[in-house]
Amino acid sequence: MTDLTATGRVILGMLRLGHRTGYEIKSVVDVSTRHFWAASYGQIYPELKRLEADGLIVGEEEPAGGRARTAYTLTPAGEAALTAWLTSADDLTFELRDEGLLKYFFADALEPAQVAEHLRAVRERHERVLARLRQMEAGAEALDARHPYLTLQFGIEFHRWIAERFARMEQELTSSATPRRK
Amino acid sequence: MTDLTATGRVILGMLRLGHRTGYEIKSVVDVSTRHFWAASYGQIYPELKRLEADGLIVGEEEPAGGRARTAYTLTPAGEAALTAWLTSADDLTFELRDEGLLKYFFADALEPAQVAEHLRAVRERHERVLARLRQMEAGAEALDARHPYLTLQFGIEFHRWIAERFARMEQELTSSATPRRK
DNA sequence: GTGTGCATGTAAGGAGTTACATGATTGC
DNA sequence: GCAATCATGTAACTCCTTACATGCACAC
Repeated sequence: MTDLTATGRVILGMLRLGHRTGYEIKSVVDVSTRHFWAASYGQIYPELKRLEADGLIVGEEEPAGGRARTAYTLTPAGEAALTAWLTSADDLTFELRDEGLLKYFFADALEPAQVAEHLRAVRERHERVLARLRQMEAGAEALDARHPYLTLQFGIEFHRWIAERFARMEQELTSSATPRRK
Repeated sequence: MTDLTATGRVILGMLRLGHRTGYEIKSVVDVSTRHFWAASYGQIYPELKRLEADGLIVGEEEPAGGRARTAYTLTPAGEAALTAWLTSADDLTFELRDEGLLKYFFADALEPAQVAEHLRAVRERHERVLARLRQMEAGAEALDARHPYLTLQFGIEFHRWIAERFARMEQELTSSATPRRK
């Protein structure tokens, strides 16, 4: 029994929330964990085969009309593997790759007006994410689990904090650096 | 002239802060941008060759004793490429991969006490990052550029916010879910 | 009958990490 | 003399994304 891969974890977790096809798993990921844990078809389908071969999930043929369709369910071994991962004390991956911060780090090469423009762009990026997360609220409340909703609330406050932090930096910069007319 | 790769951007930016070897670039990255933009030798050395072939940087042989050593400097074309990237309006990469949030998302599978334990683990993770960032403050102030220091301040407040947010979640959970003795 | 959504998959390629190999220098 | 640090590089590997291929079903 090999260790659960990154994608394997999301799949087991998603299947615990309900019986699903690969396609549905991807759809749910896209409107829920995508902002902190993405997955693509190129990972999901091969991983479903592997998890089934390891006995952690079972697929059932459920054709919809004439269309082939395989929906998966957790096995007891799969439930156990999920719980083992959820309760393990291993280091938790935290990876951030933020080009906005990287540019800001190098912003000494720019004019104050250009820095202000950049800060505005970063703030707007997070405001756009915020808008998308807010649209997901209804869907998250509909799921019959509390934590997806609580996680979304975290995401909303997280991006709001960032947007406000950049707004403050922008204000401080423009109030001190704007050349006065007159 | 191919587009600047992700690693190429850091390298140009770092060289603008001073004449450096590949080894030094890696050292600086490790104590400055690593928390939002990492780079390894396996990327840096090949990328230095490519940037030199493209005329964006020039390497000078500067042996230290009998030890071979090549330090690089930006060319005017390299400065221009850096500024072009810094001022471009392209979408800014923002990628987050957070196993702590992923586990929390699936925490409906856990007992309240296990959720509390997980929240504690996440909070401690960010407290550890915070401690490391604070140790970098002296070094960042020493650099003769303002923005590396301002970026570090952002990072400190960012991880502090996350740690506090998780502490709050922990408190709310334990105050409502702890079985009362007596 | 046409576009959109459901559904499954693969191939190619890019980006990045880890581990290894090599060797000189410096400080204790 | 030995360990840590400086310094350069490569090979193998993993992970992930993108693009493509295929085909059914349903709504308009």
